[in-house]
Amino acid sequence: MLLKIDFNSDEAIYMQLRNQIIVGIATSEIRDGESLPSVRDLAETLGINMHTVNKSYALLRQEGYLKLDRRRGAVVSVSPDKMRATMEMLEEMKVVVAKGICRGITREEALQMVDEIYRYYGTEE
Amino acid sequence: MLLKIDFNSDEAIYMQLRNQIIVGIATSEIRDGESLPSVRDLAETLGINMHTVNKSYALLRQEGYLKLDRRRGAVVSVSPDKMRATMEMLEEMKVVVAKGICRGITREEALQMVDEIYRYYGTEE
DNA sequence: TTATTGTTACACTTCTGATAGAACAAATAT
DNA sequence: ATATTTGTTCTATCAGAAGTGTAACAATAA
Repeated sequence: MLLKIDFNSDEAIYMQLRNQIIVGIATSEIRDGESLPSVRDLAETLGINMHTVNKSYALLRQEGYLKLDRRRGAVVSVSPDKMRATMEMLEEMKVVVAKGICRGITREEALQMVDEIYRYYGTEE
Repeated sequence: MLLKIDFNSDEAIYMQLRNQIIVGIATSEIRDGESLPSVRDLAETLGINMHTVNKSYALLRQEGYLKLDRRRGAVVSVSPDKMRATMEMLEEMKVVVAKGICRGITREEALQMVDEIYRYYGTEE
């Protein structure tokens, strides 16, 4: 799985990492049960600090995407917690959609966009 | 239009304000050409600082949602810039959808969610 | 034992968010 | 014309987050 940091982005490094890993899980680039690189290895690979990677991992653990052993960054998509996930997704979606509406993006276009993302991520299998 | 600040939120105040105003424009609660309260009035109403409101307004202006006269915070949905808006929306949507997929939200559910938001915001008229 | 793992603690710098007071030019109201 | 209100800008302060760095710890694996 390819992880890449944009140092010119206004988005925090640990957040870029978190988001990319979430996308990786969604696209099955990282399978359930597989392990991520160690915090030190990944930090060196990306040219960032160990604690920054650790922060991403800790956040992903807290959010229920990872479970961490001592010697393995095991990936677990536990806590479906669908009700809460739906509420959170709704809140975020509201703002994204609102911005789109202001810019003239129609419902059909938005729906197609979501559909394409699901297709791109490969919901089948 | 009702604007409300959640002081316990981890989201920045000026960002909460920005998002709510964007939603307000999308839902036509604030019509094109209408004006927002003055930075000082709104600040006092919400119990926050003038500069915080000004930061929201300045950001909305920079992003092309507002145009500001001296004595009127005129609302203008200029710069459709649909191509750029689509790209931005796609990037944000990718993360939101990825999180949803990890939590077991299906394509159908996501599509319905977007559809309901459009319906709720009132795309007609 | 030795090396590597996630984790924690402390320190330091830089940046952002938020508040505050003051002042400015332009526009409105009286 | 005078006084007020507008967005805007400047300087300043404070708290917290982000990022880096060094060091150490307990648990696990080689």
